Amino acid sequence: MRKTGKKSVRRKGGSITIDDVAALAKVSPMTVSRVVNGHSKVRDTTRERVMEAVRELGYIPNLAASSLAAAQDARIALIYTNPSAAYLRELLLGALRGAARTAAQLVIEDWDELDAGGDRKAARALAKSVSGVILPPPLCESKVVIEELVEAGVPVVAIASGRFNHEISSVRIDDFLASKEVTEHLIRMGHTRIAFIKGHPNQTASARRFEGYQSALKEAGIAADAALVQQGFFTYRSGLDAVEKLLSLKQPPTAIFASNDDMASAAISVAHRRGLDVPRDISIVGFDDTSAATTVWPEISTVRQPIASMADSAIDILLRTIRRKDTDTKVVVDHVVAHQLVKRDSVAPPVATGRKTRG
Amino acid sequence: MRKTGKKSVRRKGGSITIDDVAALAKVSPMTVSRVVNGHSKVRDTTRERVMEAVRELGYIPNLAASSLAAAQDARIALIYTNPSAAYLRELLLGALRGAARTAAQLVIEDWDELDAGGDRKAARALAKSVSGVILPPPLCESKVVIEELVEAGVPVVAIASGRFNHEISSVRIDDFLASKEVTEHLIRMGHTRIAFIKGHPNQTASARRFEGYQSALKEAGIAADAALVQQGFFTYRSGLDAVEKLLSLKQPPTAIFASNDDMASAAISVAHRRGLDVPRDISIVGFDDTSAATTVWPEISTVRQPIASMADSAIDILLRTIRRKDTDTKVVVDHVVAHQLVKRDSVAPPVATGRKTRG
DNA sequence: AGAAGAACGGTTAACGCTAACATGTGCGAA
DNA sequence: TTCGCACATGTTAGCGTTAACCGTTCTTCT
Repeated sequence: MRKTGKKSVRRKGGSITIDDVAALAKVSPMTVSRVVNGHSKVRDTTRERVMEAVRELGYIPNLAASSLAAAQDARIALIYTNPSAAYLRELLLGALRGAARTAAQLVIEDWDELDAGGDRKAARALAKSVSGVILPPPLCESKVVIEELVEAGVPVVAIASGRFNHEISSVRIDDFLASKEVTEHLIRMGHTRIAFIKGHPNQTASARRFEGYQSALKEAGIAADAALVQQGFFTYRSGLDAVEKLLSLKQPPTAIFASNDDMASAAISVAHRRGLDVPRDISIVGFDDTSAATTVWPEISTVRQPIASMADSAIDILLRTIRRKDTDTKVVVDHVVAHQLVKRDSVAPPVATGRKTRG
Repeated sequence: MRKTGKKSVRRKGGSITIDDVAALAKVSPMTVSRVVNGHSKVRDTTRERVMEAVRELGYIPNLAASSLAAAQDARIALIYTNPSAAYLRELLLGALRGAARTAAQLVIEDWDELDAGGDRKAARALAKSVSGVILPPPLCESKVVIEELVEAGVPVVAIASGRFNHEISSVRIDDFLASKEVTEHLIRMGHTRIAFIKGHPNQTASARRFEGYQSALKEAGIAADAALVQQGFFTYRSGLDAVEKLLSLKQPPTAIFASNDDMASAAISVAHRRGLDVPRDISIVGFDDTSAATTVWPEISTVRQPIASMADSAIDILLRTIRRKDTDTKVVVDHVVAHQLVKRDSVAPPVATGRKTRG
């Protein structure tokens, strides 16, 4: 009867607590806790009664309290550099959802402004203050950072890195397969001169995507043409340059597969500038399904990478690792999630005759 | 001596608590708390001693515990629709920072999928479960939502709404002034045929921006030309249409002022498609300084709206309101923050002669 | 010098929840 | 029928921090 006690000094008054629910359902607070958290066995009739009370009162557990009581107030850091807006947005949304779900304390840090060698120092400092770290690209490729964190015994999850590094856990899609599927899609449409714009060489995912492209071509019996492959750096600007080169070829491609959406939208821009219609004269596909893909016109066909739920999963993985602090066996998992081909308006079969058939 | 007590059953072990710091500094935990939170008066020598201990141990307060103890575990909701990536990213970043700083519990909700009338229901439900709400545009213009929340006595802060509504607090920039400054900047450069693309009519900020444009023209003695004003809807697509019309005019503008960056980047796209060089043949400015402004090439001059710190402030305002629950006087504040003109590469003086002087 | 008060810092009891242990209930096997 | 055991629920104590209250000690004024 905390509510009616007379010696209490501080009084909250406002929100509905687990005690209120317990009183209404005529059970102990502990039982309510069990029901709410889906723990242990509770008789169905009891569960129903509690749920009913929860619903009636609009009870929402106090995360601060449960995290405190459960002693699992893990502090998890999400570090980023190069904050591509769309990417970071998804990352934050997912991490936030995960943190809310598990009552983890989320710490967001921007390491863009670090000077040379600063990352090593920052990593060392970070290791002391958090119990887990989420590393999106390109940081998840940084040997230095990973080394420091691993050495300090802090569990790390890499998001969307191209390959599994046995040192740390990772959550990613199968870049190779996704890329292959995109290419196959273009081939099925009838394209044979398919250009590829590579991603930044400092990210392993770039290589995987390129390999997927090559593999699809090979399986379809299409000879690789080195002139159709351009180096890009994931930026719009780099896409512009790459596409200019591609479209200046004596025999230009009928389709361009850019390693990310920013470069794909640069491709659309260049194509338009040259009087080409997308997708009639040239098909364009991107990768990631960031907002860049739907901001431009026509909207870009791309591969959806579920960044938000990947971040969410990352938190789960970290928490699982952190909690089993007794067992000294290091747990490193590789979580590959499903990607999805998103077909929009930037892809069509090639026109058989020469191009430039504007209406 | 909690650490050495023998009756304790649960043991955390891991992290450093306020007690550790207190022990090292030879003061009571309460004093540490005071130092850490900058409360009350603590002798300088004591403060130093505590700070030293904090530094040495790398102590970081447990948010869960302090939020619980401070009984200010306000649950704050951030509701959004139309999640423009760049915008939401900033919003989340700022809100997160604010939440971490104040130990508030942040709840993010997406109301995009709501069916007709669903917002009223959602607002009513929300009012019961949170103690404060942050409303970015366009939701901050929704009479229905605001009405429900205000009626339920939940403090609300509107972010970036165009004008102050005395019902709820708001954090915003001076859209009128910012827009006027942009226009003046163009005029100073020598432009006189300045086109304007309006924003979505359901947002008051759109109107303010238009008024700022008009005001600058008037003060400069430039006659308003209705043909130079086009309706847009903040989307890339709508920008495309508006710019097509503008550039098809017998006497086209030498500068285009779009109400947001997405439409400005559409303007660049159309200009390029027509063989115009930006900024030589036509100057383009945007508004908001979202990532859209720097993704394209050339990068767009625009107005920086500090969304992140606005969201941060919003949390402060809410918390202040929530905490003083005793006084029944409703507190409604209007917080206008400074904007900033960001000059990039999309603006140049007009060429005196006819246009289309491509190199 | 003595009293009044300011400045400082310690004590206690919560905040809302849950792990671990304790107890109670019903059921089948002996 | 009685014991034992599994399952369902209650009890206790404590997670790390801070508000409110209460003693000190150091000033300062008369």
